[in-house]
Parts: sequence; C-alpha cells; structure tokens
Amino acid sequence: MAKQYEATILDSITIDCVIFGFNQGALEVLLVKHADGISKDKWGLPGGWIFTDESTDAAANRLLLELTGIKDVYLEQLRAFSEPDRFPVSRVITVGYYALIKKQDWTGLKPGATASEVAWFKVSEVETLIYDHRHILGVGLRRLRRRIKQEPIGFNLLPEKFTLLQLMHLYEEILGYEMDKPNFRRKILRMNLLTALDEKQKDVSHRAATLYKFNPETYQKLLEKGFNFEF
Amino acid sequence: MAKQYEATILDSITIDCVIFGFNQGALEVLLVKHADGISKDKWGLPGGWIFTDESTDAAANRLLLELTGIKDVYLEQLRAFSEPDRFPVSRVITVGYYALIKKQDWTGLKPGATASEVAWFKVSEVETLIYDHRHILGVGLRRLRRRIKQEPIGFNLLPEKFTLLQLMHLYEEILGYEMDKPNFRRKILRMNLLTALDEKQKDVSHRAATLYKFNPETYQKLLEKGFNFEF
DNA sequence: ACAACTTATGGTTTGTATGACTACAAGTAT
DNA sequence: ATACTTGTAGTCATACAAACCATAAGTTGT
Repeated sequence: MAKQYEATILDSITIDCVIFGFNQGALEVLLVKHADGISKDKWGLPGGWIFTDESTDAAANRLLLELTGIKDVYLEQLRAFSEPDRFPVSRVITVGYYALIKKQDWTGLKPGATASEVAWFKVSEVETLIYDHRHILGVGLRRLRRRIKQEPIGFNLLPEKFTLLQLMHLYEEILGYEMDKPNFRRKILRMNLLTALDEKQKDVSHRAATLYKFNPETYQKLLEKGFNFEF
Repeated sequence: MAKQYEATILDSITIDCVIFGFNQGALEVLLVKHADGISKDKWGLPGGWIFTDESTDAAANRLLLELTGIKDVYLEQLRAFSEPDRFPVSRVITVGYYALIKKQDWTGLKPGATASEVAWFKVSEVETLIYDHRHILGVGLRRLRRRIKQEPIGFNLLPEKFTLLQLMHLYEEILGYEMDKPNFRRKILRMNLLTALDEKQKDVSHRAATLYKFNPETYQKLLEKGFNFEF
C-alpha cells in the first residue's frame, strides 16, 4: 500500500509554497507546523511531493488544497531551489511557488494530514524556518515586490471591494516606503483599471470612502493596446 | 563503470540552457545537434544531468563548459519545466537557465561528447526544437526582454568596448521597436553607468563613434543609493 | 447645534524626463 | 570640392510626478 503510493511520486523533487496574505496593513505568510518526521513541531512552508503524472503547477495547486483547503488563487512558480545540502535526509530539489490570497475568504484554515497546526505570521516577524524555507520566503518576497510594480496583482491580496487607501497601504507595506494619498489616487485612477462602485465603506468613524473593484477585462484590453502597468 | 556514474546523478532532473548572443544586429541562440539517442540529428538546447553533490547553478555552469567550452558568463535560472509528457522516455523535470555571452570572445566553439554539432541561430528563425525546448527558449526570451528593461545586463552581450549606437541596436533588437538616437544617448548617459573611453571605433567608413564601457562598480554604488535602472 | 477631528477627495505649482525634431560636426567616398 | 553617412548637441512642447494646500464629508464629544 505504502509501496504503491511511493511508486506514484517523484522521489527527489518537492514543492514548497509561499502563501501571502494581507491583514490590517501587514503582509503575512501562511506556515504549517510539522506533525512528525525530523522537523516535528517546527514551522515551515506548506509543501509536499509531486505525482508522476502531474506538472509542478498542478502539484502546487493540489498541495495548497490538501494542506490548507485553499484553491483557485493567484499562484506562480518562483524557481527551483537545489543546494545539495538543503534537505538533510536525502538529495531533494524543491520547486518554490508563491500564492496571493484574499485572506478574508479563507477563515477556517485547517491543517492537512502531515501538519499539526497552520497559522498566519507577519512576514516581518518570521525568523527561522526549517531547511531553506526562510530563503525561499525571501525570494518570494523579492518576486512579489518586483511583480507588484509591473503588474496589477496586488488586488489578489485585497477583498473584491476595496478603498483606494487600502490599496495604497498594501503598496506601502510591500514596497516598504510611504506614499502620498492624492498622488496615489491620481496615478492609479488614470490607468482606468478600477471601477468605482455605487457603494461606500461602512462602520468607519469618519467620512466613508468609495469602494472600487479591479477590472481584469479592462486590463486585458489595455494590454492588447500596448498598455504597460507601472508603479 | 557506467553503473557507478549513474549513481552520481539525479535521474529525474536535467538542466537546459538558453544561451544568447548578439551579432550584427541580430539576437542569436546557441543550439546543439544531438549525436545519438532518440533525438539523434535533431537540434535542441544544450543541457544535461545534475550530479548529486552539486546545485543546479553549479550544474548549469559545468554543462555550459563541457558542452561548449564557455565559462564565467552571465547565467540565471529561468524556472523548472515540468509537464509530465515533456520528455518522451521517462518522467524528467528540467530546470531552465539562460546565459548572455559576448559572442566575439568565444569563436571556436566545439561540440561536447554528446553533440555532433554546435551552432548559432538567429532567435527569430528558430523553428522546431526537441521536447519542449522551443517553449523554454520562449520563456528565456521573455525573461531577457523583461530584465533588460530593469537591469543593465545588456552589456553582457556586447564587447567590452562598444558604441552607443551598438547598444541602442541591441535594445531595439531585443525589445522589438525602434528608438531615437539622440534621445537614447541622453537617457543612457544621464545614468552615469558608462565611461567614455579615449578611443574611437575603427575601420568604419564614416565618422568614428566614441567607445564606451559599462561600469559595474558605479552601478553598485548607485544601487546602494536607491538608484533604479529603467528603460 | 456646534466645534473639533478624521479621512476623502480635488487642485495647484514646480521641476524634470521624454518624444519629436532640427541642426551641425566630423569623418568617408567620388 | 561635393555629396553622403553617422555622430553628437540642442530645442521645444508635453506629460508626469512630487510636494504641497484646500475643501468636502462625514464622526464624536459637549
């Protein structure tokens, strides 16, 4: 039984996912605590093995679902991590992925079979992780910083409906510097990627801001016309 | 003997390299013709297996040297390519790399043990390649286009000393659109990354242009001050 | 009802990079 | 000497961004 299962996976390649979320102005990452094995009780990135008949993309999506219940999210490969000594037990190369999720859509996360706990951590507060996972997280973060300036992917970390200030705070947190509110508004609105809704934010103790949503179709059309997102 | 050799390599992971060169205004890629095996006499990217005690970076550098004699060049990982059916014989994932080389520094390229020929092809004229190599080339090209706008890596494709017009032609070829000479000059010179040499180009049948060289140290210093290369 | 406060949102001003273009310099070829 | 080619310098109008200021639209407390 176990033998049969083993025969269906590749034995020297794994997947590890950096799952980013955004909450109360802070960028967070989802980690799992291993239930057993040599890393028992230690935190690391969610990951696992690849079936022989699936691509790494498919494996990453499957593992995300199995380990956390998350599916249908923004997911992109980072690259392969291959230092010979990265995994102490045997020679294993891992393919890193990073995902952006709308955190509020996934509240009741439950650890999968191999994890005893799953929890969000502020990226700025993550210290040691198992193997080279800390390094992979760093690469994921750099990739996110780069991508968010070139492509409108930040919306994947926000609710469907958001205010411009929320969006600005997201950019400030990820890029690590402060921005000017009026200038930010002007710049993002001039791109015509956002649709203003007939709706305002609620339960705030000040003037309510207009809610916006990102418009993927418009973005596609603009792309075809040679539009270049840039922040 | 063969058995022993096999024991030292990973059996389900390979490396493939997209090696770019620039010649007479055209972007080129280095391909090898397989000497035997199921792809005998077909063209593909140079590549090979990974030793158990080396990283993919090390393997890519080693293979580059073994297969073509090239070493010490700009080399960066693209990503893992993992479609289950990408390699017809068995389940193999490949890690793609791309290299930028100063073509004129490597004139007498000789095929390695497993290749019968090695040759340069204009990227625009490459048609079918073995396995998914055509796809990997496409990813490499997209990466190059993206990178060259964000980082001063174009110089890796030019001789040590070059004219501004050569550099502009490089950008035009890679990015696929024409530029304005005076404006290009102004923009690149204002960055202070280039040092004008006391030397002019020779053997041209018109006014000779000043030769420049790229200044990596200056670039490092500027980076530390928050400079952002952008084209 | 009013003031104090907070955030949203709209403008203004100024400096600068860029694109389009003109002009001239410095060579070569005939 | 003239035509021709490429290198190099400069001009001008425009767009944009950074740094502000100002007002609008709400909330909270008195």
